[in-house]
Amino acid sequence: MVEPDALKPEEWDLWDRWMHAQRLLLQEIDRRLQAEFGISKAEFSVLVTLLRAPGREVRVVDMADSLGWEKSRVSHQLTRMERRGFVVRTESGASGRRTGIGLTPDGRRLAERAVVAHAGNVRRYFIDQLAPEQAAAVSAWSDHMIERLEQQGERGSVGATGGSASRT
Amino acid sequence: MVEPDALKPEEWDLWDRWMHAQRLLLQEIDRRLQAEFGISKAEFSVLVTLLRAPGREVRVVDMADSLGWEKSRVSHQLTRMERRGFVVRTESGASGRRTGIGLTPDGRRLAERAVVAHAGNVRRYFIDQLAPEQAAAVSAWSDHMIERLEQQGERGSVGATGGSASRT
DNA sequence: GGAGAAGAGTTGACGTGACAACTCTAGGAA
DNA sequence: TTCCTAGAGTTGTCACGTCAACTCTTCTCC
Repeated sequence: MVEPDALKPEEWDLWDRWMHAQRLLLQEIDRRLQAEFGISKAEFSVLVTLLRAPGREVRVVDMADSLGWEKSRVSHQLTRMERRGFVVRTESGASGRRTGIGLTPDGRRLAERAVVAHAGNVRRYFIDQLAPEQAAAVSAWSDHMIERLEQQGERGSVGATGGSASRT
Repeated sequence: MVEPDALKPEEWDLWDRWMHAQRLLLQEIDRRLQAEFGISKAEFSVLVTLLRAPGREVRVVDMADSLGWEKSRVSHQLTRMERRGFVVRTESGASGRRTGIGLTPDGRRLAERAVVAHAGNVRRYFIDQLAPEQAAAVSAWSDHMIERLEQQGERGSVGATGGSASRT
């Protein structure tokens, strides 16, 4: 009954605690955005992406790539946000079909305020909670995991994710 | 224009990379369960919870508490899993109303196999990827975050979570 | 130029998750 | 006994996310 893959109790425990901590942190960051601005993390990500693309045209595919999302997810999200009045889909192609994405004035105002608050939350709940040697460990671990899993993702036929995943 | 809460570029970068790594890891663990057993992480959690409660009656409220879920979420999940034939809701109260939750033979078989595979995945993708000093840092950070956020959650009227959150 | 493949975007179905409203039971207190 | 409140569970609604199927360009090769 000895499994080669089995985990020792303290290993289970580490996994459990890490999962728990990580979940609490993400929940808290989300909860803050929701409480202060009434938007979800997904909405925030879209707003920030648009905010950071001042001149150039943003396409669904670009946004999907930069957020590491499926393009259908982007499309659904835009539909919901268009209903809420934060973004507009603009006709921009020569012959009239291409659709670009833009912020409404409301959306822009919201995005600008939310970015500032979000930075504060990231500082308060994440950056300021890391001792220097912990920060180093987290950094090294992150790089290692990204390299390992992204490589394998490319082999395994999972959506490429060129080198993106921006600020959320 | 200087924000007291603003983050330095390398701090943003650390946050981005941590988010990214963490997301890739969870996705991979999920993807494995899905590919090998056709179940989601949520389904897996329910199966394991039932597997670990051999004799005693499991109630919706207990499961919600032990997983850190809303009870409505448990109820919805049970409905879907009952449709798939993994669990049954049993009439157990004296006068006929209480409902307990149990595994079907299929559910039990699946749960037993999935637990073993999941342990292997956790070892492969998480435990074995941590250098000893990284493990120590992750452990300390997790404890710190849990303590900080759980405390605040209790003050802030968010769902208590007695001291639970089990093996997922 | 015309057929067809590749790329961009949308849509529908469905599982997931949070929140609020609801039903039903049990346990007290008047 | 009657009321009524707390606890357990379910249900509806809606936002979120994935997958697959679809439309409509646009590019390319003949």
